[in-house]
This record gives sequence, C-alpha cells and structure tokens, in this order.
Amino acid sequence: MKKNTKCPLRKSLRRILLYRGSLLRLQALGVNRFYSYTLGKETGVSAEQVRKDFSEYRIKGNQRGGYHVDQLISEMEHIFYKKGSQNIIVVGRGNIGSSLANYSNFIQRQINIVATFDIDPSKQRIRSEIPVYTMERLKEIIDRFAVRTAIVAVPEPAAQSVCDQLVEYGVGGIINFAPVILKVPDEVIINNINLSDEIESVIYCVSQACPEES
Amino acid sequence: MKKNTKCPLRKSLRRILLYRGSLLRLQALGVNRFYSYTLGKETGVSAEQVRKDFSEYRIKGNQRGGYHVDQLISEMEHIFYKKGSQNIIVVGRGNIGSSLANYSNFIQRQINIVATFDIDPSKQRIRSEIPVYTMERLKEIIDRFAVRTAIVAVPEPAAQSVCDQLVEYGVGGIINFAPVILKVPDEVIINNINLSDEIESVIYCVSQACPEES
DNA sequence: TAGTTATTGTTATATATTTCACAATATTTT
DNA sequence: AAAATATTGTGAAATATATAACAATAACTA
Ligand SMILES: NC(=O)c1ccc[n+]([C@@H]2O[C@H](COP(=O)([O-])OP(=O)(O)OC[C@H]3O[C@@H](n4cnc5c(N)ncnc54)[C@H](O)[C@@H]3O)[C@@H](O)[C@H]2O)c1
Ligand SMILES: NC(=O)c1ccc[n+]([C@@H]2O[C@H](COP(=O)([O-])OP(=O)(O)OC[C@H]3O[C@@H](n4cnc5c(N)ncnc54)[C@H](O)[C@@H]3O)[C@@H](O)[C@H]2O)c1
Repeated sequence: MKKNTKCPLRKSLRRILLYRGSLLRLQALGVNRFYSYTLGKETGVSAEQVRKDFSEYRIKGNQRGGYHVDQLISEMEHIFYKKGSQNIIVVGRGNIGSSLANYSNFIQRQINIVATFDIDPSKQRIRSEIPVYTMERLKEIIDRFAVRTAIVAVPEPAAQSVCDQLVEYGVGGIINFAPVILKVPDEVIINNINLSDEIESVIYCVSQACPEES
Repeated sequence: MKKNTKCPLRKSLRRILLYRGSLLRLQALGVNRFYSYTLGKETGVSAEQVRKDFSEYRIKGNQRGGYHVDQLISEMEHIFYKKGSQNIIVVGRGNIGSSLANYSNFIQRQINIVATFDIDPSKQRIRSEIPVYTMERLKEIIDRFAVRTAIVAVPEPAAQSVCDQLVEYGVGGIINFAPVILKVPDEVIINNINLSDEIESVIYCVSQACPEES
C-alpha cells in the first residue's frame, strides 16, 4: 500500500469511489473494457493518477489490453469489503434528513438507512418506508441493527449533544451536516459536510477566476 | 501568497471558511479575542496550521496578544471580497433543491438564492419565499440577477444537459449534487458533491478503523 | 523599568500527493 | 513468427501540504 503513517489511504480512496461510480455507469451502458485514460477522462483525473491509484490498491490490468469493467467493479467491492449492505441511521428528519430518507439510490451503493430519529412529534407522525422514531429509541435501534455509522442532520445547537449520544451508544463514524466541528474521541471517524462552505468556495473561485480542485 | 502554480489556494481556503464559521460562533457568544491554539482546537486544525494559513492570507495578529474576533471576521470578509451578497440559483426543486431553498441560514453567509427551476409542473406550483420557474425562464433570470454560480440538483440523467445550459447562459461556477462528473470548459468551476461517496467513505473507514482526514 | 513569558510569524524539515518518464509486455499487424 | 504498437505498472522527480522549531516581540509581572 503506502507509507502513509496514519492511514493507508486518503485522496486515493475518494478517487476509488469516484472510479466505481463511473464504472457502474459504464457497466450499465454495456461497456466491458476501459483504459486508464478512458476512466481518467470520465472522472476528470489524469491517466497516470488512475494507474497509480490502482497500483496502490493492487488492482491489475493487462498491458496493452486495459481493464475489464466487471472485474474491476468486483475488485472494488472487495476493497470495500462489504458484508452485505451497511445499516445506518439518520438523526434529524428535517429537510436534509428527509432528502436522505427519500433517496432511493443508496441501496445500489449498499447503503441502507434503517431508521431516522427526531424530537419533533409532528415529524414522528411521518409515514414512509423508513420509520421516524423518538430519541428514546436510539440505543435500542443502534443495537438491533448493529449500526456503526450515523448521519447527523439536526440544527447546529443540537448537533454536539446528538453526537455525544451516538458515540456513547457505540457509533464509530458520523457524517455531520451541521455547521459545527463535532468533538469526538480520536477513534471516531467524522465527516463534516458544510454545504455553505461548499457553495461559498465556488462563489469565491468564480469571483477570483481560480480553478477549484476536485 | 504561495508558489502554487495553478491557483494560490486550496486546502487553505477551505480552512479559512472553516475558521470563519467558528469565529462567527465565537462572536455570537461575545468572545472577542482568541489564539491560534484556541481556534485550532475549535476547528480540529493544528495551531501551526492556523498560523500558517493566516500567514498565507496576510492575516496578522499580535505577538503574545492573539487575534481579535471582530477584526479577523472583517479581514476574512475582505478576503472573500463580497460586493454584497451573491445571487445564485438552484436547478431542480426536488428533495435537495427544496432543502437548500428552505435553508434560512445562507443569508448569514451572504449566499442569496434568488430562484429555483424545475421541469415538473407540480413543483412549479410550489408557493414559497423563493420562486420556482420553468426552465424557459433560465436565461432571463440569470441575466436579471447577474447570476454567476448555480446549484444542480436534478437527477443524474438530466444533469449534463442542465449544466450545458447554465454554461451557455454564462454561469461560471456550479455546485453539482448529481452523481456524475460534469463536462465543462476549463474556465468553469465545478464542485461535485457526491453524498453517497461521503457516506461510503465513512462506512469504509469505520470498518477498517482508519482515520478520515477532514 | 527591566525581566519574564506566552504567542506570533516564518523558516526549515518532513510527509503526502501528483506528474513524469520509461521499461516491461500483451496485443495487433505484417 | 517477427516487428510494431499501445498500454500498463512503477520508480524517480516535482509539487503541494503539514509539522516542527524557534527567533522576534508584545504583553504581563514585579
Ligand atoms: N437545508 C440545507 O440546505 C442546509 C444547508 C447547510 C447546512 N445545513 C445544516 O444541516 C442540518 C440540517 O438542516 P435541515 O435544513 O434539515 O434542518 P431542519 O430544521 O429542516 O431539520 C432539523 C430536524 O432536526 C430535529 N431536531 C432538532 N433537535 C433535535 C434533537 N436534539 N434530536 C433529534 N432531532 C432534533 C428537528 O425537529 C428537525 O426536524 C442543520 O444543522 C443545518 O444547519 C442545512
Ligand atoms: N436526496 C439525496 O439524499 C441524494 C443523495 C445523493 C445524491 N443525490 C443526487 O442529488 C440530485 C437531486 O436529488 P433529489 O433527491 O433532490 O432528487 P429529486 O428527484 O427529489 O429532485 C429532482 C428534481 O429535478 C427535477 N428535474 C428533473 N429533470 C429536470 C430538468 N431537466 N430540468 C430541471 N429540473 C429537472 C425534477 O422534477 C425534480 O423535482 C440527484 O442527482 C441525486 O442523485 C441526492
């Protein structure tokens, strides 16, 4: 792999996910072979980078023959090492929480939202495929579905306390939409998604005419 | 600034946005002075990194005295160089598009969603603060509000064609939620937000017990 | 006021990431 | 079957990013 001290992957993992997305699309289109530059063009990554990433993950192609779509996809599944789909939960069934709960394509990615939680009784009355529970049932559901990853989609003032509960009940990874940096023990993985920052960085780059990196 | 060949900022710009978020919170709490390690702790960044970033953007503090919250916030506004708030639009008034349109805190960040667009007549009947228009009015609204940045929140199959229209009508930056890498001329800034990837990378790291980078 | 101390600002060092360059080689062509 | 060719795989070089180290100094202390 790499000599990376902390963790054997970073940017490269993100790109593997990116490649997988493209390959799934190519697969659906019936394409069955591709080259590093094909995928590079598709994903906006240089061909060398694609090969380097594949090399890091021990993905082999054939010289002169490129790679096989089906084979690569299954190699990638193997990298992601899924024992079936992953049960996750969403805390906060507001705008973002509901968008996620309504999104039907997660299942293709083996992401399985088993429940959502909200303190607002009116939200708890929502009838949908994915249930809305009170916060009292958080521990029960986490245990029942062996949930290791959760999404935080509550307003900023509530986010840290929700996060603390999740960690207490054994969640090891959190995707956080609240615009606050959550404090967690070192071993807990946090992915902060700050949509305002995402938008603002584009606005900034547009007004400065500078290229964003992917 | 830096010797970065393409653009004078990357990770550092993202962090400046992060710092700003924290400082705005500190400001609201009535805090008026902070140190590199204070902000570092708040944002999960090392104190050295904070100072390095400030240095890159020519932000000065006082030795031994730290930095002033108010002053820093206004210096940051200056970096972002906003001539008042920025008019942006959202194409696709579905789950994500509506979440964005309903979000009341963008205004604090001087992000101003002036209109949304959808092909679905039922969406066009939505009555809300932020209007929903047919795609026919796209050019008119872009021109009227001098829109330079747009958000794409349509299903994947429609995303490229929507993107092409936006570019044709003069939009220079796009935040894209569809899980596809949009093809645009070099000068157009694209920020692809792939929520499946964001979730999946956490799931992966949790199952591998490896730390994510911020 | 002089000495002490905490904190900045920056230079140097270490690490990570990307790009380059090319040898190795499977496939295609003649 | 031999030669030509396109493509991979990877080590070396270039670039970017992060960490460490510390001199400079403003603020504090006595
Ligand atoms: N909607 C956007 O476009 C947008 C953009 C940027 C950031 N965000 C952030 O994402 C988060 C979610 O945004 P949203 O628009 O979905 O908000 P929302 O207000 O629509 O939904 C939040 C939900 O969380 C619930 N909630 C509040 N406190 C709770 C608690 N302690 N435990 C459980 N549930 C609780 C509320 O009842 C509500 O249903 C917020 O932190 C917001 O700042 C959203
Ligand atoms: N909702 C999520 O949690 C989630 C997660 C991951 C990715 N995404 C992606 O984000 C995008 C938006 O997701 P969503 O859940 O809001 O979808 P959605 O189906 O709720 O909304 C899409 C909207 O786009 C409109 N639309 C379709 N074609 C259009 C066109 N050509 N021009 C203008 N409008 C058009 C539809 O009428 C609909 O209102 C999709 O690409 C989706 O794959 C969403």
